[in-house]
Amino acid sequence: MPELPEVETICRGITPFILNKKITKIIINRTDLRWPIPKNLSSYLKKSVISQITRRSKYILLTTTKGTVIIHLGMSGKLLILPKNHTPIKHEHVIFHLDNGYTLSFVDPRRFGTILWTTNDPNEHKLIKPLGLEPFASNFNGSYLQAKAVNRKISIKQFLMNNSNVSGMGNIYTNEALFLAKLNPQTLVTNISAKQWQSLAKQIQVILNQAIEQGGTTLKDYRNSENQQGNFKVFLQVYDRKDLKCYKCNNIIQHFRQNQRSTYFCPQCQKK
DNA sequence: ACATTGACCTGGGAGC
DNA sequence: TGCTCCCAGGTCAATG
Repeated sequence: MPELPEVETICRGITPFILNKKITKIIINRTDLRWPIPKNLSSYLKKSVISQITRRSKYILLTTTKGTVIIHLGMSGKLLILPKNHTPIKHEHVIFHLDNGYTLSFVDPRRFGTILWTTNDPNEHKLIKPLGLEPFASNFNGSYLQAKAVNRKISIKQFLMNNSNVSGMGNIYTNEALFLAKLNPQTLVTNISAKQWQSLAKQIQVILNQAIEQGGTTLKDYRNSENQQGNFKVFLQVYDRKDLKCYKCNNIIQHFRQNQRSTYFCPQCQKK
């Protein structure tokens, strides 16, 4: 489900409710997610205070006085701020009780998400360490992308979907960024000019910024920490617009399956 | 080292 | 109504 803008929206949404709050209790209803949730998370973190909430790629990091919680939402994960005595929700796997009367609840029907814990530098964690630059990092630009693509024999779509190249991009915003940069999703990375890399880097930032402003994209499931939908769906240029007219040129948006994922593009605006 | 495929899950919608 | 099939905002491990 959530890509960078959605995860960023969730981070911003939960921060006022959990920053500097003490974790009084953690209830774990099931541990068998993408990676097993540590059973003793509660004993590790009880009475610790959340001192910082940060996003790294699609991960949410909760820095506490006793270690760092690493959260990934997978395809269907939500983090909800709820009153302490709320009625249980289906698929509510982990519930952090806080000393302000709220809970931070992790709800994830498909269980592709996870919650992990480390006392070491989270940037050294095996899931975090391989990640590429954040798109809003000061050294993120066309040259960075081009250097990452040297000698690679893959399409630009596949390249962007790999978070060790750029972190935070998923299927929606990859499709959208390629449209804005006028690049065909099947173009091989070796055939992209420096100027095109530069444009792509710029458009990645543009699309992500716009989506963050709108609180992300809700196709079906995505909800922010207050269980509200994101508003960016109506701004999508190609994603989920199969057989509809391109807003720029009126040609018909095409859809096909590329590396097991849905790809949408305008054959006129994004020629090979 | 890199590219591709399978696997992990639940739920919703289309088609019959 | 109900059954089957296909699809979905992700990504790691195994395989070539």
